[in-house]
This record gives sequence, structure tokens and C-alpha cells, in this order.
Amino acid sequence: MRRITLDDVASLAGVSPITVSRVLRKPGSVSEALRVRVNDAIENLGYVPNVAASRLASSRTHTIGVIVPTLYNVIFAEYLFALHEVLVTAGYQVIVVNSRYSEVEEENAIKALLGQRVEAVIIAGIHHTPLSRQLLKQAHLPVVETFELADEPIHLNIGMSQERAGQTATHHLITRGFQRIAFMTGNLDHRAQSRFDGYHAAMQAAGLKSLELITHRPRHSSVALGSELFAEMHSRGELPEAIFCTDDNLALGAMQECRKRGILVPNDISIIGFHDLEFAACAAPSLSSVATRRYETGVLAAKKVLAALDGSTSHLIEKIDMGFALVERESTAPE
Amino acid sequence: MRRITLDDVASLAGVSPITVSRVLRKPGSVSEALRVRVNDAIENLGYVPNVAASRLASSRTHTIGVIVPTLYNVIFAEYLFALHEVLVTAGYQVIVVNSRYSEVEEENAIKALLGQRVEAVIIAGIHHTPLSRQLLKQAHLPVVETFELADEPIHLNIGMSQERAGQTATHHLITRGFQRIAFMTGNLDHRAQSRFDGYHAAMQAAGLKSLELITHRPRHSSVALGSELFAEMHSRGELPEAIFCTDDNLALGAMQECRKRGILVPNDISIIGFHDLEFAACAAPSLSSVATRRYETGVLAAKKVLAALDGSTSHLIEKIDMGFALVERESTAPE
DNA sequence: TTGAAAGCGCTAACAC
DNA sequence: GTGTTAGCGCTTTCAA
Repeated sequence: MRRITLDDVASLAGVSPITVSRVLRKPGSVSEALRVRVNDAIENLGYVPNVAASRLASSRTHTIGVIVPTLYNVIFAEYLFALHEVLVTAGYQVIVVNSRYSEVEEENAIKALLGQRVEAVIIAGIHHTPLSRQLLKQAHLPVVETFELADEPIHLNIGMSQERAGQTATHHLITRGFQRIAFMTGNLDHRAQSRFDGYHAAMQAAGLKSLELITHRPRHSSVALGSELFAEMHSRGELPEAIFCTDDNLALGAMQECRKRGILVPNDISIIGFHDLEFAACAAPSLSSVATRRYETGVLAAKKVLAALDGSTSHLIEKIDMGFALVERESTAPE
Repeated sequence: MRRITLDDVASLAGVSPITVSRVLRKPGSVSEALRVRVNDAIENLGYVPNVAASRLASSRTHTIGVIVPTLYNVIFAEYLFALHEVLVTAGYQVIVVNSRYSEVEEENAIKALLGQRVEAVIIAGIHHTPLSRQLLKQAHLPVVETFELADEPIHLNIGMSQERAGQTATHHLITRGFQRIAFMTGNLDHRAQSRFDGYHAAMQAAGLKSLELITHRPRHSSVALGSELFAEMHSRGELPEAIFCTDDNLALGAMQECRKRGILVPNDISIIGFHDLEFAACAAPSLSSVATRRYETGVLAAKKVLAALDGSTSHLIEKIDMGFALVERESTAPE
């Protein structure tokens, strides 16, 4: 029950191993006759090339490593979809690893990817352990950090200012005349933290007090969590005039809970979410949000990697701000 | 700028290459003194082992291949989370590939995974191309097919009867006294199709006519799509007494749209979803659904793979029905 | 267009 | 506990 190797195919086809290898990689360089014989042998034997051997011999892996913090969030599904689309089309394999929002796990992921000799790394986030940074730097391959704007990018950085986005959302609520504005988040990861910083800054700038009830909890943002958090807050007898949720899912959950409790949105309370997920526009009432560009970020990151990989545009430090956009809808509409 | 190899580490540490290899794999078998010297050298050089070489030499990859149709659906995020949890803890790497609901892409994914010499394959679904089946069978490794129940499993099969689940949901609506019951779906993949078959069977058994308005469309299920589909249907002047949605997201979208249009759930129309996603319980009104066991399926699949991998429980054909459960909530409550 | 020889970077098996 | 030897399954020269 030995595994079938390229040599087996070669013997069966009556050619040298290298010819089989060529049929696999550049069929054009082999005569029609041999190509047919080899392909027949491959099919008969059910031969599947061993990529480990191929990678070792060629020292090319045609593989790009991608690190995301979670797979639970559609945000990353959209982003991965874009990366995939561009990279796979260009003949690369994509390895996705999730770091579960942990810098330590991210470091392990980086080691694993470098061990696989990926040809580039695309990583969501800009916060890494010192060793992670060092490994990425000395690996001499293109590295793209996404979703945030870094002070000191490793190489490429394609993101947006989470802080300014948070500020913008909060400012929107302030201009609506609200003073008691709460901030709601699930997992307080770096990006959520930055949005909170933006919230805080906006509140301060307006001479308002950030509310204590930063109803958060180490759990990924979901409709259910938004509902729970709102319920708890309301049960404590607190009801702010407006809430800025770090995520549309939380916002939707909060709105559902409002409905159950007979609280009208936006009449009794205004709610704004984040990311402008697909459902925000069709929610009832429709949900104000801050639109972010996950898909475009993915496409651009992938394209930049490809450029760095064949040209030698590589290893230049570059920072690209993808921006964001406030989307005003019914959930924060003036009465 | 040559890559650092194990030999480089060995020279720097003044030991033989195999000692370095041992420090990496079984540190316990090397004396303290040498271990320290080797680890220092590794750190100084920033050495990262080449897994391709290691895999080739040891013919072990410690890698499990997982195929899912999409990353857009939380269902699979939950399932992957479970697989990860068990397999990574046991020292395996997990490679996730998505087939985009295409059997051809799935075949490519299988080839890629086998090329990587994964030690087992866990694949969502039971419908594969003939070549896919053949490749999986002759690869002599544990294969688990999940989410559906197969007539002829390749090896292990851990799933549920999508058809009976569809039947159950429909039957629930029928016992509520409804006759004009619509079926709503996005992408009509195999599982959705089976649920539809169940719907159809239940309708027929009750002497009812399946509604034409199987409002479907090749797009992944989402709240936005549910909203759109409902809106289109309603604009055509159609309003069934009840809707069975193949996915809670569609159901939520439909409920939102009802709200916008002043249609009361469940008074004017009853709606049942599928999967019992986290938000179903907290939706307003709370959403009836059919609970499925994604997490448990993932855990069990992973455990079975581990068992097959060290014991030799392998290569036995086994079929496990994970079942499902009807969850009755407000959205289909009697008035 | 085809092939022979050498080697990619690591580890298994065996010695010491 | 440590080292030697051989080889995993491919591809890269280079030669014919």
C-alpha cells in the first residue's frame, strides 16, 4: 500500500521521471505522444503529486498566508472572499489561520506560516508581539497589515482609522442633540478599543461625559449579545438617549430588545451600528452605521501582494487609507 | 540572503544536525546542555524549520483537511470552531478549503488536500463527483462526510436527515392549521433541496398543494435576501399563511419586511426558520426554528478522526444520525 | 524535446 | 545521549 510516486508513473509510461514532472507543470514542453501516455498513466494509477516534495525541490510554494482573528464575523468572510478571488485566480494557494484575537496565537500562526514557506503574509491588525514583528521583518517577504492604520507598518498597510470612525459615529449622535450617549461592545479587541477612543474623544470635545455603562463583555459581537446587553442595561434602570454599537449585530440585537420592551427607535432612543452589514439597510427601522470597505481592502491587499511578488515593488513601506463612510438611516433619524 | 537551515543551526551550536532536529521534536531526549546551546543558536539565527522538508522526510504531515462550501455562513464557522478545538489540541494542523458549493471546486480541493498528504479529510456534504469519491476511497485515509445522511458513505458519516427536518418544520405549520404554506430559500444547494423535498412530502401527505412561489435565487442566505424575497412576493400580491425559510437569516429578513409593511407575525403570517441560530431566541417576535447540531457534529467528526488515526478503528463504514429538534416560539404561536 | 545527475532540508534507522 | 548514513519525492541544472 505504498504511495504512488512520480517514478511509478514514469515507469508505467516508459519515460523518465522528469518528463512526468514536465507534463504536470508545463505540458506544452512535452510532445503530444508522451503527454498522452503520461496522462494515461497518471489516471490509471490515481497519482497525486506530493506537494511537500515539489516545494522542497523547487523552493517555491505558491502559497500566501492569511491571518484573521476569527471566522465568526462576516467582516472577515467578505475580506477572505476577496483575497481568495484575486489570489487563487493568480495561481496561488491561500492558507487561512485564525488567531482568536490572541497575539500569542498570532505569533504561533506566523511561525507556522513561515515554516510553510508562504511567499507573503496578509494579516488583519497591526498589533503583534515583538517576536512576531521580528520574524515577519527578517523573513524577506511581502507583509500586508490590514483593517487599521499603523504608526510603523512592517511593509504595506491597508486600513482605516478606527478611531476617527468611532469619532464620526459619536459626533453624528452628538449633532442630533443627544448628550447621554452609551457605547456598546462585545469583545474589546484593538479595533473596538480604537472606536471607543474615538467615542471618548468626541464626547470630550463636545464637553460631554462618556457613560460608565460601556456595556461590554468578552464575547464576540452577535445579535444575541446585543439583545442581552441592552436588556441588562435597561433592567438596571438605565436608558441613554443614544447608543453607539461597535458592530451592526449588537445594534440589531439592541433594537430587537427595544421592540420587546416597547421602546421606540428612534423616538425613544437612537442607535447606530458599525460596518454597514448587508442587513443594516433592510432592518426595521433601518440601521444607521459606519460603512467600512472589507471587500475592497481584501482585493487591494491581494493585488499589492501579487505586484510585490512578481515585480520587485516589494519591501517598500506604504500606507493606504481606505476610509469609511457614515450612513444615516432611520435608527438615528430626527423625529 | 540564503534561508537559514537546520545545518546552519547545527554548525553554530557545534552539534550534528540530528541533534537540532531532536531538540525541535523531542527535547526530552537531548541533554540540557546541548538543548540550551541549540535553542540559543535557533534564536540567534531566527531559524524557522521548513515543514515541507520535514513532511517529506517523515512522511507525516499532522494535517487534517476540511472542506466546507462557504465561509459566509455561521453554521460552518461554528462547525469549524469545533473541529479546530479538538484537532489542534491533539496536535494536528487543520487546512480549511471552501468549495463554493461547487462539486468541481470540491474535486480540486480534494486533489489539493491529497497532494498535501493530509492524514484525514472531513467534508461537509455527501454529493461528490465520481472522481472525488474514487480519490477519497483509494487514498486510504479516514474520510468523514457531515451534515447529511448518505446512502453510501465513503467511510464515516455524521449528519442528519435534512429531508425529515424539512418535513417536521412544514408539518408543524400544517398542524397549526395553515394550508397556504410557502417555502423560501436562497441558494438551492443539496441541503436546501432536501429540506424542500421534506416540505413537499409533508404538504402532499396533508393533501395540500406546495406553493409555486418557491421564492428562491442563487444567492447565499442572508437577512437582506430574506427581506428582498419577501418584498417581491408581497408586491406580487401574494401573502401565504405561513413561510418555511431554509435559514434563520432569511426568516429574520422576512420578519423585518413584515414589520415595515404592517404585517403582523404571527397574527397575519407565521414564519419558521432553520438552524436555530443564536439570534432566533431573542428576535422580536422570537423565531421558531429547527435546531441543528453544528458544534456537536464538528466535535464528533474530529474525535472519530482522531480515533481512526491512532487506533485502527479506521476504514469502517459508520453512519451517525445527529438528529434535530423543532423549536416552537412566538413566530408560529397560535393566536 | 528528452534525460542524467545532483540536491532541496529534513528525519528514520541504525550505530556508537 | 549523540552521530552517521541514506533517502523521502520531487525539480533544477546541464547535457544530448
